[in-house]
Amino acid sequence: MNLQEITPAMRIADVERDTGIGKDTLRVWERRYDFPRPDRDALGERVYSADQIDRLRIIRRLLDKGMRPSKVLPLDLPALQQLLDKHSGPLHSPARHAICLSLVKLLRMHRSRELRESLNRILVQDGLQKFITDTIVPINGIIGDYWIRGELSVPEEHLYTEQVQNVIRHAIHSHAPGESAPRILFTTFPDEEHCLGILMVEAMCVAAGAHCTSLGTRIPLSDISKYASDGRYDVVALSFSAAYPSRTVTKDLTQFRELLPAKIAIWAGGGALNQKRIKLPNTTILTNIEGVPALVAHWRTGA
Amino acid sequence: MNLQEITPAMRIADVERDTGIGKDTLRVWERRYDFPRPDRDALGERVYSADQIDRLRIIRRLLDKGMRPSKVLPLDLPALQQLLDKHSGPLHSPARHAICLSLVKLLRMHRSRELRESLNRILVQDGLQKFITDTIVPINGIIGDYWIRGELSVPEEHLYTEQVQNVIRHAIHSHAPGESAPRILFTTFPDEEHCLGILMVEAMCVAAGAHCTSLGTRIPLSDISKYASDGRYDVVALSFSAAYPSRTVTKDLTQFRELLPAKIAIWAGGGALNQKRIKLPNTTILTNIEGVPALVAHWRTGA
DNA sequence: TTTTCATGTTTGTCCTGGACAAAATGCTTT
DNA sequence: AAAGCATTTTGTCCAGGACAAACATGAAAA
Repeated sequence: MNLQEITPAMRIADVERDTGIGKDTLRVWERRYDFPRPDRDALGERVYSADQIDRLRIIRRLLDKGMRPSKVLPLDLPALQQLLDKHSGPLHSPARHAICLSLVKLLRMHRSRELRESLNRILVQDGLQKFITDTIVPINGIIGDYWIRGELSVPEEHLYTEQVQNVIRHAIHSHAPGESAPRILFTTFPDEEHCLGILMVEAMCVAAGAHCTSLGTRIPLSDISKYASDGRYDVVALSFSAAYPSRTVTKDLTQFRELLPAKIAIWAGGGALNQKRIKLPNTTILTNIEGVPALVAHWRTGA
Repeated sequence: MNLQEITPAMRIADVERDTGIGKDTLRVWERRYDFPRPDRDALGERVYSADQIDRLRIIRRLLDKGMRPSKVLPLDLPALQQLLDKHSGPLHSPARHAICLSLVKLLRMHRSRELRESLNRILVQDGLQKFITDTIVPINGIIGDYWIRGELSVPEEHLYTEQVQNVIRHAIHSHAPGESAPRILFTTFPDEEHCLGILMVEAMCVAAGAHCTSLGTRIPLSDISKYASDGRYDVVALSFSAAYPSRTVTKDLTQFRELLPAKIAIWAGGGALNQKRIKLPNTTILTNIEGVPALVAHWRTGA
């Protein structure tokens, strides 16, 4: 039995599910940039190779970081890797980096309990805010790098997400329920399914003593607006991961700003907004999560 | 400001996200059955009305229950409602039904803590297995009915799922870790994102004293097989909700059976399998969740 | 220097109408 | 009942065209 036999044929729908790139986009890329150029089966239908999927995954990552399709689609695998390395960059102190790497190692050995205990130890030592900004954020980056390189399996990635969620959720619930202003509602738009981003912001706000409520992910705009009005919230906080369809993010936010009562503020952040310049009334775009405590403080003095 | 202005235009991609029906399918239904026949905007692109979405949601539900498109697509809203009522049927004792309705009422008032406490009370009183089969299963059905009728918002539905998960997960962890055979691995295929189904089965197996591990949802077949082999599991348990693409479920299972070592059993269940007749070696199709304890017992005597 | 505006280019999504295999159904025979 | 065969139903894929919104670029204004 050779490898080709046990590897199932990747049809265009499978590629869409795995990479998040739509069928129409895949076809039009093939027409315009000559990549990906899949084999065809007996019926003339596209069959993608594992190599092409790998390349597409990296391309997706680079597009999320703001590169343009015409620049990255013609590149081969080594060139893509190189470009990715240049864009990840050295972000944090070497000591922190070492701690993060040891946590990743635990993860790769499937030691879920030890991973959670280690995270908890750091949490207790650093406090919630520092834990998020100095530990979780860099680990997320490292996990992302491993993921792109195919050195992490899907179950391992799930295990990581789940343990981090456990730790942060527990920390949020252990806090004395903040009843002081502002009242903040946390959620994401229907096309955003990543919950870690908004959970981290919620943790930062809880630590800052705000009254926080989470609606969960993938909530229709009308439902968000209704809850925010009915619950007399001061702020709606939204997260847009790098994977959010970046073409529509400005339009979506503008539409929501019109729907939501003008006196309720919007705080929006996440990778999809990083290189956008959005100006809307009573709306703050957060460029990095470290700015959250200052934002809460500013709200208290300003409003 | 009238209603049409505040209701955002539903484009075909939005309908796909909301109903789970693919763009191609929507277009071909329009061609063949003359429904849905959306308006067109200035560019000639489809704009679906809220009524059409409602109808499509019910149609999706009926298809999941095994009806055929040619039979249900031509029906109008009242006829669809009627058909749905006929198919939900009276399932449980009136007393149980009353308890379930009171829980739904709590949910609709957003009393999440009381909801969780009520569930926990029933859990303690009935024990884990009876709690799942007599309370959670019927409530799921009722929630589904409310959902279809548009009487439950997305956040309310999320709230329900989250609280039930909390209660079941906690119950699973409180059990003394079962070290007795069989060793069972719980997960779902990449196209299945619903986690409640497999979680309920896991709870039943934990209560039956088996050694249980969960991989989470949306796991590639190759990863499942690798884990099951490496961890020397006896059984892989899979859940296929009614929303699983039913065209492919037989093919997917067959493919997985070939990938997984023959001596590892497969237990599969869920709505998508209800009217299938699948015969595969060392593979059991569960028609209802009540059969799980017997299945575990049977495994112990038989193997 | 930074910001605003006008221009041309890039890019994802939608369109039509055709094709086909796999699944479901109905009918006949063990 | 169960199994085999023919027919209909049905979802997904294809090609190639179209277009607006997002983006880049460079000139003019603050």
